[in-house]
Amino acid sequence: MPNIPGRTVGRLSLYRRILNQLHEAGVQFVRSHELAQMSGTTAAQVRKDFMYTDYAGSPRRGYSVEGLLASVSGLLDRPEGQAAALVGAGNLGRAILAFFSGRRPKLRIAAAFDNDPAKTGRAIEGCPCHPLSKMPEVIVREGIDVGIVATPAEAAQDVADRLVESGVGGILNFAPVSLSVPSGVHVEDVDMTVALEKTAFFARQRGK
Amino acid sequence: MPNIPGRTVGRLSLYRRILNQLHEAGVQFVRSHELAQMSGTTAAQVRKDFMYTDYAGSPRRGYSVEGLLASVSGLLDRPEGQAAALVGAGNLGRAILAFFSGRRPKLRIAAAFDNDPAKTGRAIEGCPCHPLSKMPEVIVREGIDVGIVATPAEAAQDVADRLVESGVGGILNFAPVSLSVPSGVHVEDVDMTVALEKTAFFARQRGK
DNA sequence: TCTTGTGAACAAATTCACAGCG
DNA sequence: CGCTGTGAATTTGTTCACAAGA
Repeated sequence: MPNIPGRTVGRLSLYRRILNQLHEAGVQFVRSHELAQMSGTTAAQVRKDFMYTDYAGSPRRGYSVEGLLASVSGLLDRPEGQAAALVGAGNLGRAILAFFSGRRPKLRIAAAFDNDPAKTGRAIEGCPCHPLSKMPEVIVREGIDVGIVATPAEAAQDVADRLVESGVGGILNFAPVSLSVPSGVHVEDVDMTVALEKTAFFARQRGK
Repeated sequence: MPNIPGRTVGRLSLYRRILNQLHEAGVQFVRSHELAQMSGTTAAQVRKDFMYTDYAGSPRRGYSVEGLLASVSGLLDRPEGQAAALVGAGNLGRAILAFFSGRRPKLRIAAAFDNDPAKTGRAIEGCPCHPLSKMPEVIVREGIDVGIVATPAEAAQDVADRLVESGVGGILNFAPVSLSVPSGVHVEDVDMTVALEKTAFFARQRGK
């Protein structure tokens, strides 16, 4: 499948979550407008997004939940699975570990890293925590290709550099800085400060 | 200033962070291409974004850091300040409280809510935590107009409904569900699962 | 009939390119 | 000159609208 836009990948991930819920609830078929409503988008958008999939719905009945789920997962998951590493086991890092622990079978956080000796050498939220110096070794050994940066802003660029050197292909960045990485490495920013300020800004636009 | 697009508001928040750092470092002037580089965008984009501001840079020297900062802040902040409430004092909620505590003078988290009696009646990360039943009262009293949802997915819609009923104008949603709210209320989603799956997807597109 | 799949129309966002100014 | 401010061009993303199928 050639060059799926980032927005579409995001929505596919969202649809998959919903399809999983429907599947667990025993639902067999679903229409584009239903998915649209559940995911906060439009029916046309849903159908366009599924064009990146090889899966075809059937007129009148809609999409088979099971079939679509398999098809979307085929697109999103690497069949052999993927592993991620979290760097920074502070408040936020631990929350992230807890949030993801055991959720996605095909995408697990296989290691955590921190410089504080009190945190290393044991498991945090079920995930083994190593000192940063072990990063290259562990990343290669575990076949990790995604890094999650949850360090203070000052440390983030350095950590990103090391992740990239160790061979990671994508970084999920929670630190409030824009990372610079070689082209070919994907950076996805989750900027909570920006998100909060945006919310606050639009919260007071009401009625104006 | 009429209808600033969400993307632009996000970038303005980003520029402000950078301007603050420059200001603290004693830098007086900055060019659009420098800001572009520091924020991961383009010079033309930076200049377009500043058109929503009344501030004018000067040819040859660029923008005065102090002047721009004041102008951007005038756009993003409500002069009297704004207050937010966090709902859900679990792992993630506490990390959010710690992350924001005392950062923005014009935007503070004034209250937290949780249903667990072990968490209420005291301060968490310096923020007073109340039972959910107190929500309407506290929100009105504190003049809160932004809600932050950090509850499990199952509780999120109910919490959102109550926040809206209590008069909140914007919700920052960390729960992995799409909230439905009356039009006029702004919802900003921070979906960590989607973000991680996007990162993983693009991490393995390298060289392909 | 009610739905999908999709080209065409439209809208939004970004980038280009250049006039104007110190 | 080297910069900003901005209309125009372009690209990207979304929505419309309708043929085709069960």
